[in-house]
Amino acid sequence: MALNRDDVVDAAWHILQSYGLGDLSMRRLAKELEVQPGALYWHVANKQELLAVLAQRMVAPLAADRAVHDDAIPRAARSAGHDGAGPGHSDDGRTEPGHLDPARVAAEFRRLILAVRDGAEVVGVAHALDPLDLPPVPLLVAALSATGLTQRTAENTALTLVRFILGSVTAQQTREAMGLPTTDSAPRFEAGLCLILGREAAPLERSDP
Amino acid sequence: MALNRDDVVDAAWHILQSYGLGDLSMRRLAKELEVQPGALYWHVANKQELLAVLAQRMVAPLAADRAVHDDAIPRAARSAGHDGAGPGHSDDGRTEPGHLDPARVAAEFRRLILAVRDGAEVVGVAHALDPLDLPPVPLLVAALSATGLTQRTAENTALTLVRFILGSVTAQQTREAMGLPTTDSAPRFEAGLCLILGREAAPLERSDP
DNA sequence: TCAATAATTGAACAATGTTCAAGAACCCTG
DNA sequence: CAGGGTTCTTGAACATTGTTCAATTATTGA
Repeated sequence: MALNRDDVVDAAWHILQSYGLGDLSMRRLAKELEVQPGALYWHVANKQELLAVLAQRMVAPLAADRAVHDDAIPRAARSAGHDGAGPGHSDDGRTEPGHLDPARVAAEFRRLILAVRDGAEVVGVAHALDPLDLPPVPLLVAALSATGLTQRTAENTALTLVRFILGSVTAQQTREAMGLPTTDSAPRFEAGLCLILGREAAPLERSDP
Repeated sequence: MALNRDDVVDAAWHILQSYGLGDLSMRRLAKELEVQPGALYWHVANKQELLAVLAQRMVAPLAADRAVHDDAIPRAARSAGHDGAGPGHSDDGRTEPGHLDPARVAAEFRRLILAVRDGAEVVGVAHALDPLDLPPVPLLVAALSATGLTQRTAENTALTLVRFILGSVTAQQTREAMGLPTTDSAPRFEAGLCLILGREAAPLERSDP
């Protein structure tokens, strides 16, 4: 039963998920598959390509064509609106499909890359190679455009969001990889989100003079 | 004339500056200094520490105690105010010393790490280890606090800024390291800056319905 | 001058990504 | 069932990397 490309990617995914990027070597991967290292290069051009595929898999749930119709985003992140202040929602309580809340998309993006060790680093490279097309950017642009922003402004906001999140999670995962404690990461993320999206900060964040 | 710790750091700085992180190996460094690789470990614990020192050197011009009194920030980035909308500036046209414009500090931070190859990656690790104390965070917090923000809000804003910039420059330098073209990076940076600081976007960024 | 300290050598170790001729396994056709 | 062609795997090698360490040299202070 010959080795398959998906087998290689799956095994790599498993190693990344469980042991981190530092342990994801071609030799370790080969051992996991009970195969010699050279065999991997029949199915994969090089390690860079392998990492690119892993990045794709990580953000796949937020691909523009999936997310609207699937349950990719937990708790139905569609045009939720923190406390009724969501822009452009109809009056009958139901929201038309296709409207996604940028804040929820961002939160889900963070959750996805935070769940995989060194996920931010891996996705970061993929994002650099194709900033506008890699999920969740198209989805964010759509969601932001729907609120009345210019295409260009929507793009800038989406990129700002994604880069903030990547920077933020990279910092956190770097600490985790060194065994250092991580505190405050969640509220600090929320705060940054609100800043970029121009919303009021959560209660805990309000200034109290 | 025995080798000095500063010699090692200087040579490492030179290699990083000119050839990037990929070429900064201990052996390459030793060759540059006409020395055997093992000799380096008398002056430096390991490569990680060396990179930490390089990160410090990169952001040193924005240390809180330097920047206010020195000319670390070109064009006197002190409480400039894009078009007179700067908060908390006096009426006589002169601005009291110690007031720094967060936007200018951010721009200078970007300039500094952009000027060194893979600078964002190197500084990123240092930032992860000590988020609140590594320049330019203390300087940003001071500048933002002076505009009336809570300590906590100032911190959150500063961290959001720094992580956005690190994410942004990392993406750009990753592209550069691969020989890919970089377009739009400057205006996109400006846009993100305005978003986070809650300012009006530059003219080119305004929506025009 | 001699001993103590500081610094460097040279070799080695255990990894890494990647390549490539040679061989084995598979599958389709005659 | 035989045989040839494609698909895949092996095993060994190459050029790197960070790091360690006993032995050796250079420098300094008394």
